[in-house]
Amino acid sequence: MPKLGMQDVRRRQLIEATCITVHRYGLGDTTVQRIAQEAGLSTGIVHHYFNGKGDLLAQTMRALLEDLRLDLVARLHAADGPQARLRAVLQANFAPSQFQPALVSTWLAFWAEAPHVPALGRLRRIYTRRTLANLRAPLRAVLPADAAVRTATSLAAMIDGCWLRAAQADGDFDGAAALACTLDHLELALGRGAVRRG
Amino acid sequence: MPKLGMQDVRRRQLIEATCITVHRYGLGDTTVQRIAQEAGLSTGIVHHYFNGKGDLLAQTMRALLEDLRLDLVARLHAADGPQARLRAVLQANFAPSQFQPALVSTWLAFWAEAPHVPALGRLRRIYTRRTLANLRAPLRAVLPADAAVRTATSLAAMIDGCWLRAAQADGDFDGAAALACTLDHLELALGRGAVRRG
Amino acid sequence: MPKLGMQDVRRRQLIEATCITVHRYGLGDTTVQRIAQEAGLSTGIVHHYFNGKGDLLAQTMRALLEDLRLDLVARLHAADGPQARLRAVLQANFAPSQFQPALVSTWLAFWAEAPHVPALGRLRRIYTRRTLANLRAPLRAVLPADAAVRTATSLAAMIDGCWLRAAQADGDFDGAAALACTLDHLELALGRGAVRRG
Amino acid sequence: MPKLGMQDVRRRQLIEATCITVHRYGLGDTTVQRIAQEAGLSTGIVHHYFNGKGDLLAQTMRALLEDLRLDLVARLHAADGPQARLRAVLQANFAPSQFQPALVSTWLAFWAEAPHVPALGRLRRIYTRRTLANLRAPLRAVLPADAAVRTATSLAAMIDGCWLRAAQADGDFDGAAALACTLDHLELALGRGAVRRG
DNA sequence: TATGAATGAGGATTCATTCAT
DNA sequence: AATGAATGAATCCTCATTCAT
Repeated sequence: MPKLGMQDVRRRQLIEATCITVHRYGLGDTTVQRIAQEAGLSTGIVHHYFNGKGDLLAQTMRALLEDLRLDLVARLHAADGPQARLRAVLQANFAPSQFQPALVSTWLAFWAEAPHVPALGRLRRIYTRRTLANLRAPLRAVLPADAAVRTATSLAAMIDGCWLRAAQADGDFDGAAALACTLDHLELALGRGAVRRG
Repeated sequence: MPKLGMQDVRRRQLIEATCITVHRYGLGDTTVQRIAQEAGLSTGIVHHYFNGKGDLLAQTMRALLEDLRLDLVARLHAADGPQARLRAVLQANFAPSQFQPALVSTWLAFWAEAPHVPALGRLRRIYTRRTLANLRAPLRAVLPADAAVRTATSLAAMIDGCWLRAAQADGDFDGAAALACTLDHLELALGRGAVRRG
Repeated sequence: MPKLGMQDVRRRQLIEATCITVHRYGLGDTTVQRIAQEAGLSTGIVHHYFNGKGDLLAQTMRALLEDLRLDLVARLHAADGPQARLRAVLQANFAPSQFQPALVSTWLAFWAEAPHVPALGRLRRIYTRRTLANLRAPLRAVLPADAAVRTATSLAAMIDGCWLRAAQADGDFDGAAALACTLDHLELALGRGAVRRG
Repeated sequence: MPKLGMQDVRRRQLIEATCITVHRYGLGDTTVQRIAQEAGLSTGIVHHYFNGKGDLLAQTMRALLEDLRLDLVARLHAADGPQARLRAVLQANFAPSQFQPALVSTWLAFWAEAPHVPALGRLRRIYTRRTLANLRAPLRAVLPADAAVRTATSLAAMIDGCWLRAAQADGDFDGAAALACTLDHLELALGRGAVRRG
């Protein structure tokens, strides 16, 4: 009787080890052996559960985005009204569960690689579109159409900029700071909308 | 006697070739041979003018930041008043000379590598501090102290986020879009300052 | 599960291949690839079992000295009395098992490298001290103190000189010749001791 | 008017630089550039005055042996009688002018390389034959034929062994020690001859 | 004569991947 | 399912040699 779900266990094990390894050594110095060692497994195992290193990396990025998505969906579900939904988007992005050094680091590494690796590029585009959509929808409820689009774009840019900044581990920019920064921008943008509406 | 003054010529040649190569293949697939080939030189020459690949990469990033700095200094020199200076900072960041695909791509690759390479990390910190300082100074002239600091931080994040976005080559985000996005945010922030002041 | 216990087999295989390669091409033209080829293995394997080429070379020298030591220990164990022990030292040095062209050649190459490679220098010093100690002890039993020391020194020098000579592959100097040469010197020195004692 | 003898000046300059470089870095880490730098010249110069690196090395060894030969010839010329000639051979080998660390080091490096480089092998054989001849001739005057041959061989071995030992820079074996060691052996051998003759 | 820039072959080493066990 | 030994292509780097100046 084979252990049930062993496949999933191993896959998660390796994906988590990948995040830690990328965070610690950088993507360029992330080797299959280091990942396996971090996971406490042998090097050969990676090819049992993934189609090679590239696949493992892509699956890792997919897992990161999926975790973010699940968190966001839960928050949106609990949010009432456009402003609450907007805050939910920002909170999901900078919640402690997502905004850990190892994850932010990995995220940046994948972003830099995305233009050169189709599989990563696809994931990146999905994320970008999703984020913009998640911002535009509630913004349209409270702002004129063009302002909604522009605000979604600038908020999205600021979100990514905060991740970028946080990935540098200067220690002066954590999730709380990022949330404050983006919420402040949101408030400003909504204020303008209110004025224009009023 | 061999040709004199080739040092600068070759170094610039190789640095430019590095940008193009990183843009085209990604940092992970940027090899000394590819750089040399792009420059129309032999592989050995790289070690004649730089202390190996790592040094060439660091010098390339330094050159990028230096070019940006020089452009910015020129614009600041011509700017009159705090608002003009703020616009100068944004314009320098998104001017066509700086905001080309190959350069943006390279910039992102270095940013992702910076946490793992001391030489790159130093350059990144210099840039970060400089950008914040260049934003804070004029902002302090038109906003209350705490608002100036917060606005500088959020503007800086948005600038980096725009670079990040542009590096993805989706073709829907160029320098003009980035400039519009950040100028819009600046206007909002200044508007608030004016209200509070008034 | 992969084969167990290959470590020792492979290490010996590579060390022996190193001796042959150094003998055939000289240390300067001994490449990892040639060693691997001689061993019938791939180049990568060397770094699997040794910490690079330098380590393999050092381990090879260590193995040579260890083999010599083991042979000597066995002979000393069987030797009865100072003169037998002295002969044992010489016989061990020039026994066919130690005094083969490939080994002598390798030995000389390492000796020349020893002043420039700490790991080899250490091994060389161990050998030198050991040889002197092994000669002095029995000599002290049959000669005055100062004569014992002087004789040990000159015998050691002659031993090394014989190796040096044999490494040249002129074909006119084999283990038997070396043994005769050094035994002759020993007899002379002992003769003097006897006279002086008498 | 070209400088007279510039050729010889440069050649000696480079040969001396070669000795120093080999002594300092070992033959394996002796590069044309290092030699040129030590000589205060450019790398290209080596190919003006020598047929490449190999030729420079061979010429360096030749120069070493030639210096030794000239010194020996002078001493033999001044020597009166077989015993004086024998002492002259030993003194020439261990005179301060020959027995310097840099020279001994270089000598050993060449010895190790000789079996693999025809040009060096030839020089080594010339030296070996010459030394044996220089020892045998006077020994034949004071010893029976077979003893003369055997003593020449063992003295030659001891001489080489002393060089080998001295090349290790343990600091406990200089020219004086080597001379004492070999003179002691000579005295012993001659003593036997005398006894047998008497 | 002399330089040192430039070349490119060859070296050690790394690493994703395969496969016998 | 799992291991880790083994491979060999690919990378960075060194260095003897050439050559325009």
